[in-house]
Amino acid sequence: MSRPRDAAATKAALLDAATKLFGERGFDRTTVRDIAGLAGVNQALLFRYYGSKDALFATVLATQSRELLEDSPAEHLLRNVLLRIMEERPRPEDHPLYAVLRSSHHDSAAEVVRRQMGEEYARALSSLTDAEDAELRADLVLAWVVGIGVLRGVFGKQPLADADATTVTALVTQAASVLLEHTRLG
Amino acid sequence: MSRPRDAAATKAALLDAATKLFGERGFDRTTVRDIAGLAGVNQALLFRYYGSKDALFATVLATQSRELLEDSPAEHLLRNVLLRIMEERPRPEDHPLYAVLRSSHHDSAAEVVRRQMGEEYARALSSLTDAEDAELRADLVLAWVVGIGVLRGVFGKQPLADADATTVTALVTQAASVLLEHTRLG
DNA sequence: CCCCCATGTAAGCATTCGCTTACATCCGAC
DNA sequence: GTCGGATGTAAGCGAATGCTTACATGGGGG
Repeated sequence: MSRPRDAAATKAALLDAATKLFGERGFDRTTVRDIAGLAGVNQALLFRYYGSKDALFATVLATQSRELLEDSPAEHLLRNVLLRIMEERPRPEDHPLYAVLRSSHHDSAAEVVRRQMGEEYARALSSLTDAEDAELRADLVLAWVVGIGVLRGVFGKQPLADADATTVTALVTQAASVLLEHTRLG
Repeated sequence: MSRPRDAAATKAALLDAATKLFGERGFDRTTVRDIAGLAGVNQALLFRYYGSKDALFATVLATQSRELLEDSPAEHLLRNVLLRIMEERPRPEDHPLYAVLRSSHHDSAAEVVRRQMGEEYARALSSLTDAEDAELRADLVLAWVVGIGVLRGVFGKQPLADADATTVTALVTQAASVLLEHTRLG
């Protein structure tokens, strides 16, 4: 009367359950009993295989962030990212942003997102303008994308949450172009 | 050997301490003992005057957002909120956004207050345009504010985190005016 | 003066949490 | 076959948390 003796499958089940629950509820409101329960695994095994709840959380973040970003040409980055966030309905909890936002106290969590956002999104966006404060402008556009994701995925704010993706994309790119347009010819 | 018998002052001290701690740590990582300790008040009084930790959190959110909404006409709401959020030394007690972002609260009194806050802000912003999709546009501007708060307060993203408040405010209001301007004469 | 209730205090209760321990059971190596 | 480590299970421990209760006390009204 016990689950199949398969350590790898047990570890994977725990990681999957943790990924889902941390993303939905955040770190604090997810208990090790919840994770083990969803995984169908005795909770003592969580500690045998991952050491602690903290370490499991770090593993979740590391695993997720590795799969996060794929390259997009800079000119289409904003549009592509927006469309993805707007269409991410089916499994929004997969985006590491949600786990991190709901667990903002966690140093390693904020660190992961900070590094990725800084080195990928913002740099690509900043190449779209030649203004002196290009990086700040890129941060502001990035903030917009993040904010839209938060209002939709975390708060469920209407009418934004159910708005048409192309409409939103058009409005945002139109307004953001004020910040990202090239002022000098190039 | 007891504090002065002044119920109003005690309630205010509790509210101030709660506002600060909820903003810094979020709901879950703030304990009623922390709040009472910072306020210099016996923790039983917290329950006597506010009923529960949940109700106190809701009171904090309601109080903060009411203050900000009341003394900001719609035309200046975006600017004032941005200036607060981008203040040089981030003081989490200055804006309820930080408390909300650090607290992933569902099914509670605070959830209701949070939804009300979002709708009040959005309604004020949507009054600034006569476009057909005014509410969606307002949501997008609200999302921008939220995203800036996330990047700055939660993730500490540079250069945004240490950017000059007036510069950020100018850039954002300029771009947002594309969404919120009156298209028809009125 | 004295009563009484608003205010403040101290202690603890019930629950939940992360984590540990002690033990059962399976399976491959020899 | 049997031995031993790997895997799974059941139970509970100590600490922390939200909240309650029982009591002390001070100050204003009769």
